[in-house]
Amino acid sequence: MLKISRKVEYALIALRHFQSQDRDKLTSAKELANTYGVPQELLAKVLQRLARNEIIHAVKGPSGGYRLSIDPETIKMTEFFEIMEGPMGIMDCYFDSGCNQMDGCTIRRPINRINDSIRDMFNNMTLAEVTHS
Amino acid sequence: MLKISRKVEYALIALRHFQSQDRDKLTSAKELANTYGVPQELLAKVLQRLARNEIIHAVKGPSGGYRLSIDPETIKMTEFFEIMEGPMGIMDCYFDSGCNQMDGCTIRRPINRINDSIRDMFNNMTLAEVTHS
DNA sequence: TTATATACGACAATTTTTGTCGTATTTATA
DNA sequence: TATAAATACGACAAAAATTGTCGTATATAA
Repeated sequence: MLKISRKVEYALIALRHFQSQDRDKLTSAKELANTYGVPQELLAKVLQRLARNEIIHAVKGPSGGYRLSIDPETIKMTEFFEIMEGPMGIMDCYFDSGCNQMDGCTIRRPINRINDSIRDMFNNMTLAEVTHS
Repeated sequence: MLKISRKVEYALIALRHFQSQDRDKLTSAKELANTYGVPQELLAKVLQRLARNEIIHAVKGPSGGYRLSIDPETIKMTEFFEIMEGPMGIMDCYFDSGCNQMDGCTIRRPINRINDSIRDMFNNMTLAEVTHS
């Protein structure tokens, strides 16, 4: 439990890379994949997702690539995780309501207590805090 | 990500049940499974694991069953999670060292930052805090 | 002695995660 | 203007993890 996915892993690798170099320099998915030895197609998807959500900026065409488009200080880890993996809840019932045991469920409150603690924690942590050197 | 497993879910259901009734009363796996509509075999395994780790006490034979064997105040959530699911790390490299990228891995420290925060949080949370009414 | 309970390993089914492929679109540059 | 290199993205395949089931052994109350 509480495992991080490859998506998040690859995203952190990429973001750290961007942070470690000149902000304006573009790096392609291929380049990143080769440098860090991760599957290119999957990394590409991760980058596309980051771009769609305007964490990084994409430039098409030859000599294109990606670069940071925001200051990582401004992104909460909660947002980051939810961009990468969708709603962050320790159980789906935290968001969904398609549980057939709604009434009679005795662990709703325990679950929510844990959930809220985790969310609080990540609401008070920025991407910059995590990825800085 | 950060999902809780059925094992943990079922364990919480059971523990909450035990907390809500007379400490000495025994409840069988079958009874619990029927009451809460969860698969009996799986719940049984969860109970066996809790018993092996002396969170609950098992009594064999007809009219046997389980009851709490410790005060939930004394169990940290970290311990509880690790009893149910093994080592709690956001990535396996937090514990294992079988990663082929040990050197050159740039996200070791980010990962560890997140990990430590999560562990801190659950080290400061007892089972009682979670399961109380 | 029998019925009912825990104990537990092996296996099966299901779901989720991870990875791949094909195709379209954009654009720098030869 | 043709080409090559890059992003964009959906559909599918493979692999891994989770969830659930079954069979069998052991203990014990009645």
